[in-house]
Amino acid sequence: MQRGVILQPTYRIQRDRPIIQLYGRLESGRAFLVEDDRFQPYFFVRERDGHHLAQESGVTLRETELSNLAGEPVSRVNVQLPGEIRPLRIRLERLGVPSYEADLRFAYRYLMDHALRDCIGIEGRTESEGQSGAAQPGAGLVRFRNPDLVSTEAEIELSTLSLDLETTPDASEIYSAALAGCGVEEVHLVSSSPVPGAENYADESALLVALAGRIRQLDPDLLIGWNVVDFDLRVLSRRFEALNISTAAQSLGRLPGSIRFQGDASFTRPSRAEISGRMVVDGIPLVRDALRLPDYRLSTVAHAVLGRGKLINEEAPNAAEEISRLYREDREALAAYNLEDARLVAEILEHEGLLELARERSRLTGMQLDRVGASIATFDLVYLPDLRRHGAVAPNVSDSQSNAAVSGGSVLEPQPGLARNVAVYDFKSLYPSLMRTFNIDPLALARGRLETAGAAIVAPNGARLSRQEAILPRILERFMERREAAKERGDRHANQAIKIMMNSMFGIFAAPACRFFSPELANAITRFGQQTLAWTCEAFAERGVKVIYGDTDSVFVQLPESGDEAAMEKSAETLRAEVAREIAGRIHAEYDVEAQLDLELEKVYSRFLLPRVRGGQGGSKKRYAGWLEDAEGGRLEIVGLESVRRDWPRVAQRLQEGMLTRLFRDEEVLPFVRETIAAVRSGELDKELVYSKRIRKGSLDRYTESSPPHVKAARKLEERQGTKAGPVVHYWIGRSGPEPLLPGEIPPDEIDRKHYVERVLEPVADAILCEIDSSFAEALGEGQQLKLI
DNA sequence: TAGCTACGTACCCATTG
DNA sequence: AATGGGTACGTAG
Repeated sequence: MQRGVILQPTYRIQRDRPIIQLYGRLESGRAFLVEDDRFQPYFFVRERDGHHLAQESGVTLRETELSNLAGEPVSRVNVQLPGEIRPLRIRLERLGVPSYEADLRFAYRYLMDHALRDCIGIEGRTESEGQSGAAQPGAGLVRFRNPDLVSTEAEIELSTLSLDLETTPDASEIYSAALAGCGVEEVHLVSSSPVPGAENYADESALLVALAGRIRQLDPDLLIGWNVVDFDLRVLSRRFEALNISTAAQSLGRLPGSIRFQGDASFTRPSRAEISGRMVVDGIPLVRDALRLPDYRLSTVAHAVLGRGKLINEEAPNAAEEISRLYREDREALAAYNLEDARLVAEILEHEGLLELARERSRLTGMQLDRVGASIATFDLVYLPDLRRHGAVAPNVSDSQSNAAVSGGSVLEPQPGLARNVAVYDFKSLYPSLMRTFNIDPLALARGRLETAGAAIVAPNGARLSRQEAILPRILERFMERREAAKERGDRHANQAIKIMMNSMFGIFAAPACRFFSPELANAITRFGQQTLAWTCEAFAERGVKVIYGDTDSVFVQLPESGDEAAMEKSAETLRAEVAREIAGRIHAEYDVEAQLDLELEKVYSRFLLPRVRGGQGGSKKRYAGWLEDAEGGRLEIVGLESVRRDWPRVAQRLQEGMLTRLFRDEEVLPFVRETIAAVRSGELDKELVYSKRIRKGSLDRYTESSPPHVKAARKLEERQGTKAGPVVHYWIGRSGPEPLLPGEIPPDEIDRKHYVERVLEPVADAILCEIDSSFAEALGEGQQLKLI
């Protein structure tokens, strides 16, 4: 038996039969393709609805032992081709007849029914494709026909190739392509005269054919890049067509064929590229998920992560033009630049372990690498096999819009002002913990409906959950055990992957696109959460401890201010244990279940600020700052305030961090405010006056209701430059309104400095100064007069 | 083809005096 | 000029 990891589950049709295809990499290092033509597409209808399908040709009905969630028996409907299911489903829908599991991808159906995840053991005859196998390690596809497959575990390394193209400014023509990975670093470039450091080609066609051939030869499992799907591969695909390059020659995959794209380049969903046998993984979404940065251009991310940037003058007003200039004047430099970009992507992902994290997520659920972010589809993979073992089948995704509202976590009313010794307690993975504790699960809800209120667990929203039958609690328990094991062996990717998986589980119940969409279930979770938070507050209050804030799964409490640090930590920990015990006891008394909650003392702020809402007296939720003592003299932490927002100019961060640091260190604050005002007025801080804001609607003409400043700036930019403004607009406020700014450019002199003093410095400063009985006006030097009046 | 809700702030824009 | 509702964005969890 050979072991391998599945990279791409898909299928093809041959002679009116579907053939499952599983591409992947074997332990031996060779790439494989499993083909299986024995699997028949199917779905379910209720037994009593079977007669609706009596007239259909090519459809066979078979009785089963299974039932839907309501307990009605279902029949299995077998068809010839996967594509036949959708029309049948729609026809039945029109008759008001429900069908079940009739909207699953065929290849995923296969994986689920065979209990396969990422690694498989393959037993069967092989045939090799391609003759280069001996000379090229890894080359040549090992093909299995109808083998026996079992789920297994194996450590198999995947090879990665980073691709980057350089083109004319309008991307109508390709100058060069860089490849980094699979043991090579090379640049392929169109040039009649030789260019050092690059392979040269007489024309673009020759370049493209050679590039495709080289990718096939290097045979990577993963093709990565920066915006690689929507830029590099789309450009490549367009040029292949325009230059009439044959399908065989343009093929980048393990079997001949052109690149296929899924989803348009819209803003609502990520697009994917399909290349047979490989995964195309874009670096941008991976980094966006993991790191908070001002923007996600390659140069920005490279600087932040690797401390180095692109090999091009980034201050250049138009980088695209710069590339053309290099192509005309300095091809050696262009080649170096091109290669460096490909390298940067690979190094960024490596440095942050992002491909490892994606692999871990894939390993955990069986979801293919380029879709690990698709929570809803991932949930199906994890849940449906267990549901089947419980004798039940799942509904289709329903297009009926339930208008039942889903509530969220509760946010406690903040007690605004300054404080010392503030302890933060929080429930680790609160929602998954509640799901475990109270059997919050689609099957338990369906079964609970059939039980009496006395038998079931009744949630605060009235949802009745069966005590006998539930699937998710067991799944979550396994995840939590695996997570503990991962933590113990120091596997941060596995730890993170499991956390992400568990945390997505509430969201899907509140998502209409999920087949288990259920406001009742979602509200059971959140209402239990609200109750738990309220009970926690009560438990602290009973012990005479003041709760000053809390959000969803956390409470901030005021510890006694006396005593040394060690004694304080100890009493905080004692408090934690007492409160945790009380909550568990209360849950047991009320529901007769064992609480699976984990209350943790997360941190203690030695100094703490809860600001007020602007222009009011009440506390501002989801915004606070605190000081954490550490060996290096302490550290400022800011949550929700302007400093951590990417749409405020950097000067706001400078002022806010500077003021808070001084405040918490018992240093003078006002002089620093005055210095900052002076520096803004003198022009010293001009570089920090730039706003950055996203055009979230995708296109400027969709802003019809109003024209916010960033939209005005973007419109000016398009007018002047004729180019489309990027997704993030950088702008500053001038005397005649918002002015667009290109990256690297310094705002010219008509800056509206008054705007920055009054609209940026003042609100930031006043939020802090009002807590020390001062004000921005006082900082400006006008305080004395005010006091006299 | 697509995880979720709660929240604060700035600004726009129409309405009011 | 003040105000109040609505839009837009980015954030906490």
